[in-house]
Amino acid sequence: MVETSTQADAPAQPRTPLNRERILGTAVALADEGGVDALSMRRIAQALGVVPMALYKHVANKNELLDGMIDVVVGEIDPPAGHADWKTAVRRRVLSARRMLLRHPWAPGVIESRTKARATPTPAVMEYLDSMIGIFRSGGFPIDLVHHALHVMGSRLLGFSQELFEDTPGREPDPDAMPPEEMAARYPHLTELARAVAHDQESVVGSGCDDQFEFEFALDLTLDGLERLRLRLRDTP
Amino acid sequence: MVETSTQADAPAQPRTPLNRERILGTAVALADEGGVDALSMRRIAQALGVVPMALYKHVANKNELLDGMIDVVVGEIDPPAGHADWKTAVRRRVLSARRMLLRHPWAPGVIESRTKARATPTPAVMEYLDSMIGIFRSGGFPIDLVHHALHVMGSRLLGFSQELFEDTPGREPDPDAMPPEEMAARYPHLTELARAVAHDQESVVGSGCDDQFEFEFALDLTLDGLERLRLRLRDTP
DNA sequence: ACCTGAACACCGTTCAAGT
DNA sequence: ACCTGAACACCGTTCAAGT
Repeated sequence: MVETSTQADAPAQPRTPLNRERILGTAVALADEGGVDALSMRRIAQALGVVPMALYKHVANKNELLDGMIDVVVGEIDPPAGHADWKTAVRRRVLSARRMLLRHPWAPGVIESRTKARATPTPAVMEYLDSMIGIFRSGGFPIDLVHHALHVMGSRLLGFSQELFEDTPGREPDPDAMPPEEMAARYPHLTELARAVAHDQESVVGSGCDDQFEFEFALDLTLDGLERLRLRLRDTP
Repeated sequence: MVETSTQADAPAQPRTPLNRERILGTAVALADEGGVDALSMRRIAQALGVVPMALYKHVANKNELLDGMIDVVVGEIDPPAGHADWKTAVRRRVLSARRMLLRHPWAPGVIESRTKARATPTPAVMEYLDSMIGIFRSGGFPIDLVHHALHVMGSRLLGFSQELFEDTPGREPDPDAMPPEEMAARYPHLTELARAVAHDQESVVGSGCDDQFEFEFALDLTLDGLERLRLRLRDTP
């Protein structure tokens, strides 16, 4: 059933050599079709017509493969439109992210679980968030309000809701983590936000934000919006 | 916390007989400790000091066990406070749900994936949503606005964001599904909502709501709230 | 009629034998 | 030095042998 490069019924086999890109593309397609539960190293290999072990020369393990899949699909989100007002720009970008998530329904779950397992979101997610923060900043939002805004947007940003930058107390620093100066250069808006939040939280141990406060802030903004809507609808029926 | 039967050679006496409740309690505790990935039938059995196959007399399979775990933790959410205004009542209930989710971080993912796999959410989830709709209705929300409100609340209701009642076109009706009249008696508010939505969508095939419209409605309400906040902050610094 | 150990078909990954 | 088949330690669930 699994055709090897024998001369029998299969044509000349390695016309397209295996590489990371092809592996990720096949993995994304398989997850789109059958969900992430049906995705296995063995199945990817089978779809590519190679032996399972061949994958391990291009991806370290399955987790690293999932990280690569995340960056593939997040890379499909349209870049920000340069010259629109902040609300239009955010709206377009979020709707583009939603279209991506409709194509790849497995993505929110994978992004969430991988972000929880890693110390930091994957590079493409970082870039997406950084440019989203940039839109708010250009639109005149003070940095603290941008922080609230991200929590308010919540699951509408990437389809899930858990906090992306959660403090995990018992975690030793990653030996090959990105040095702070490179971080600041690559993700200037995220860095600015992180510094502002850390400053606000000076008294608290750790640099995480006050999740309870942010949750209630977003909840109350939502409830106030609904109350305003209810009153408007009642007064103008 | 989780007791293992220590001695293999000691004659095992069933001091506490196995039942569904004990199995679910142990499963929830194991998931709380090690996450849902570390949860296996074999491990639950080991924690209870029984052979894996013994579980299958009380739960049909692992999916049914996950459904039971959902109902256990959703049952931990405080019931609605009877005599508060709608905003206070919703706020309290959602904050109670959040406390539950902090105790059981695996719950959103399991609820979401099981709801997707089943035709309908589990009974406890149905009851939670029904009573939440009831709060809005008592607070003077027209039924259509309640529908929007649930979409706006989104992930804040149960920690995840995908639609709970998604149309899955190719699904044969469950033979032992609840009859409509029992449905209407058990979940009156949900039924009212479903009827209103179906009426609005008369022209469209299927009874699902317009997800794209609801997404944009919620997104715009959020963005408007943020803009109002920005202006207020700018004018009163 | 009941209980359960062995077995089946999977999985990610290691490892050493073969080239 | 490379490649890869076999093996390991898991998994959910079936099934038939033993009681």
